[in-house]
Amino acid sequence: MEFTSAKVSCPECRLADLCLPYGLHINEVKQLAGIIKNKRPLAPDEYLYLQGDECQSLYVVKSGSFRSFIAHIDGSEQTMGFYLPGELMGLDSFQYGRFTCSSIALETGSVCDIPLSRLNELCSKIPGLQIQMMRILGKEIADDHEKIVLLGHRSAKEKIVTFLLMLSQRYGALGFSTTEFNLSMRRQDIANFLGLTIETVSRQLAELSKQGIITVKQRGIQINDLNLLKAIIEHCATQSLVAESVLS
Amino acid sequence: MEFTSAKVSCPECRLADLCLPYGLHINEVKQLAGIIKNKRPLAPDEYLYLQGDECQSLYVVKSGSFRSFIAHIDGSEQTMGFYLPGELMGLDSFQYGRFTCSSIALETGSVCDIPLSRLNELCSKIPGLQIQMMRILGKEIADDHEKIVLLGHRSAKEKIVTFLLMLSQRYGALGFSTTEFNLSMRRQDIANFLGLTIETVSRQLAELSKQGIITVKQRGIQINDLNLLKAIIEHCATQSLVAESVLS
DNA sequence: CGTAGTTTTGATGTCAGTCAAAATGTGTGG
DNA sequence: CCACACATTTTGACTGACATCAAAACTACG
Repeated sequence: MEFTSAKVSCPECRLADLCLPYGLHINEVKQLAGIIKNKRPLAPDEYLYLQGDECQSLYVVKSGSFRSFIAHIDGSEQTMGFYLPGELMGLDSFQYGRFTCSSIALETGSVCDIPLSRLNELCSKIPGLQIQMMRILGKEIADDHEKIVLLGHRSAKEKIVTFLLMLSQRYGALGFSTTEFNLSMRRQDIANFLGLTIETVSRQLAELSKQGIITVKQRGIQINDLNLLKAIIEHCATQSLVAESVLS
Repeated sequence: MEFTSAKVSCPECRLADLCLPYGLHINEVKQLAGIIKNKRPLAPDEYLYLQGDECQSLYVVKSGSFRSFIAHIDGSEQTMGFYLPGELMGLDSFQYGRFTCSSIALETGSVCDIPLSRLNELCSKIPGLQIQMMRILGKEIADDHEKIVLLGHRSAKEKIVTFLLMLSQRYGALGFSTTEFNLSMRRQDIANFLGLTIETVSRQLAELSKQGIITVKQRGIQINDLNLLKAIIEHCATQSLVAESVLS
């Protein structure tokens, strides 16, 4: 997914508001841009980093998309997440300073390389950056909790629908269509991510397609009725802010 | 679970090394202790905080144990985690400043109340505390990833065994027996946490018991053969540091 | 004791996994 | 541009693990 040139720096980057610079003053953004190293483009199936590697940098997707996964000694693997432009990779390494996942490019792409040592320096100089880091870590945790709920308590159909809606929403945030997009991952990756088999993914997509709710053309997805799709998982919505009145 | 008096302050607290003060100098620990408010004990089934509430403090379990969960509009809920002494609750709120889970006491317990505003001040003064916060957030993320793998790719038996081993390990870290402990949560909570039904939990425990690997007496669990238990899930171990030699 | 809550046990049903093969797509070299 | 090989996706038939439904056994607490 092409979005912004590999050479663009933070102050001019269209992704800035979705990324680390959000909420910073322009001169602070410039300081941040000063520590960022642009990496040469990655080819499809090229590793960005390997599970177990020492983490010296965080990476933000600039263009393309990535898949992170954990490998097990028996050869099996679990896909932990997909990353679109503006999203930060490597936060899983903060506990011991080593990546707990591997990250691999799903298509040709590029990333911003943010050296951790210099990011830490900058965080102690710029309070707003510190706060933004905390927010991003909080978002990572909240997103992971959503995945836990998804995997623990949803049917195959609900998993697929949630997956499509998650992508739709993220593409929308990037300014793309929320109803028409191409999947950059294989069915196998989707299945593994959702704790399903490829056959089940295929069948569920076929069924949604037969009902006319979506149109599937290989990797191409078109959502014909967004509300109908949301209705399938509406009962899953969290109680959130209505909680007070119910529980107290 | 009784561990340390509700009134003990950080420098004297037996949990210090498992908690925020880890790695700090003694005078830094004293500063930290200065901002902590001790809360009155909580009764079983008493809420510590509610999903949607504004998060003004983080909480560390001092004694007892807690369960966090997300409620859905259809009345169902998902248990997100269990918290033992020394463990930090509330990190899920960092994105928007509101709790995404509710937290409830499983038994009589007490917590340390750490006001966020004062913690932030202290973090900018004490670099080591800042680093420790990052490590704790990293651990939260890594732990959540483990849960994602557990829920996405494990059989009922593997889920139960992993659950028991996780508890065993955490009790061990607290200085308690790794082979004999009481579950503070109901079967329903375990089932919900693991994405299973109580009947399945009951049957799996019964089977492990029949095989002589564990002994179950209501809430009391005794692990008779820790290695046999670990063997059931050994193939799940992550490749981790051997990854380099395999993949490169 | 007696009632309510929790856990266990048993019988049956179903959703998603497994196995197998066909269909479709993708890339490479002639 | 086509032909062939290989990878990916779809479809179908069958199986099995876990859920569901139902009832009994156990525990706790007034």
